[in-house]
Formats: sequence, C-alpha cells, structure tokens
Amino acid sequence: MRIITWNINSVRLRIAQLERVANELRPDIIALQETKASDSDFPLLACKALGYDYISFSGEKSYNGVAILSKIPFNDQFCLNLYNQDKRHIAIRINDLEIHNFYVPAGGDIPDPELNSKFKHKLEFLEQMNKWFLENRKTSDKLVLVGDLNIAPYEHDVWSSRQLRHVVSHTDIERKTMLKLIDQFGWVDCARQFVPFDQKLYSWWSYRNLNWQQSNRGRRLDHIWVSESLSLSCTAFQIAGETRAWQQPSDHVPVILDLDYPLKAEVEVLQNKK
DNA sequence: ATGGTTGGCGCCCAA
Repeated sequence: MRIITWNINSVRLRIAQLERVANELRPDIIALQETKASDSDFPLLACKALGYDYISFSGEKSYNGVAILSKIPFNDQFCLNLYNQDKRHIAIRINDLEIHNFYVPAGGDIPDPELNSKFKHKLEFLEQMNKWFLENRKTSDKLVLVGDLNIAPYEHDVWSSRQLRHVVSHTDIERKTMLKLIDQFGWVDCARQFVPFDQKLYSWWSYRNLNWQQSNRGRRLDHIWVSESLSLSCTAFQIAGETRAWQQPSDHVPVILDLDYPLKAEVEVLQNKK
C-alpha cells in the first residue's frame, strides 16, 4: 500500500497537478492539507475521476481544510475538533488500520506564546494531539499519522539550523514539543528510518525565494509517522521534490510511504485459503 | 534587519 501526504495549497486550483501526482506516483491513499474549500465546493467528482472512489473531506471557506482520497474502501471516518473549529484533522479506518491526517497551525511569525496567539494555539494544538493519542490509542494499534505538521524537528530538517533557531517551525520549544509527541506515544518518524539524520531532507520551499532551486533553503515540515506495530511494515520512503518545479506549484511537495499492509482483495484471498 | 511570493477573497489575511 502506498500512502502520500501533500499540502496542496488549494485543491481546486491544482486538480491537474493532483491528477499528475496520482498517475506518476500511483498512491493508494492521498492525504491532502490546505484544500481551502468548503465542503460544498470540494471537487468530489474530479477526485473520483482520478480513480479514488472513497473520499473523506472536511473543509471551510478560504482557510485550512483536509481530505483523504482512497482507492480502498474504508469502514469509518471521523474528525477531531482540536482547536477553534478549524478544519485541521480527518481520519479513516480500513479494517484494523487507522490513518490520521493533520494540518497543524503554522503559528504566525513571532515565536512567543505571550505575544502571538497563533503561536500559542500551535503549541496547544500539539499538546491536544498528544493527549488524544495517549488517552485513546496505543502504539500497538496499527496507526499512520501524516500531514503538514509545520515543524522541522531535527538539525538537518532545515537548511541552516543556526539561522533558523528563532524562526517559527524550528524553534527549541517546537522541536522539543514534537520530539515529546514522538517519544511519549511511541511514534516512528518514517523519513528518518530511511534517510540518515546527517542528510538534509526537505518537503517545503518558500514561495518568497524565487531562486529556491539554486539556494535550496528548504525545511521538512511534512511528516509520516507510524505506530511501533507498523514500523517493520514500512518498505520505502520518498519525497517527490520534482513537483516543486512544476508550473504554478504548491510550496509543499508530496511525501510517500510504502507500507506492506495487505489490501482488502489480498485479505480476502488469504481468508479463502484458510 | 528586512523583504521577498502565493492563494482566496473582496479592498487584506494567512502562509
């Protein structure tokens, strides 16, 4: 099973790019963030036409919004309301596998919760995420958590850890909070299972730098985590950096995980053999 | 220290 996560930055504007992602990367599941469409405006038929018959979405006008497109039928879907009625989470369950898609608040410009309510909300959102999983799930459950988490936790998740020390997304408090989430629940950061910690790894390049390719000042803001029970099922990890060079791109690129999880048809075959 | 761009919307806001 191939799962990708992508902050598409307007699903309506980038349907053609979504089609390209679907055709070139061939994911079974696509988790989108920043769809920027209310549910009545979500391009459901266009997404189904790409081969994703099972779609779950939660959006609002102009801001935020998340969706999960699946080729595999799911048994259940739900949204957590972690902060402010923002549409920042959606989850689906396929048999015993649960996939959570998050869009963590970016947090504004000033990394001080006293001076900047957006930064305060970002930290609170992360604490609420952590609390929900600690209270409602176990790392022995089969869980995948993906999304734009808006934090680059490790030194080589940014182009210059020193120069971004006080920049929102790489401040000490954010990095510490993210590592606490990973440690306390027992998440596995799939990217760093496959790519050593001393190698630079980015999933986002700012629109503000038109020379982004040359200067390569990226950050790894988009993540795929799995619970410990799935860590041995991860077979490959990639970041589709090439999409950032497409015409009128999203500032984020798709992050890809291949998981050795039996698809429904395969499960049925297995059951018939018994 | 500052500015740079994009998307959605509606005369700016969030990223």
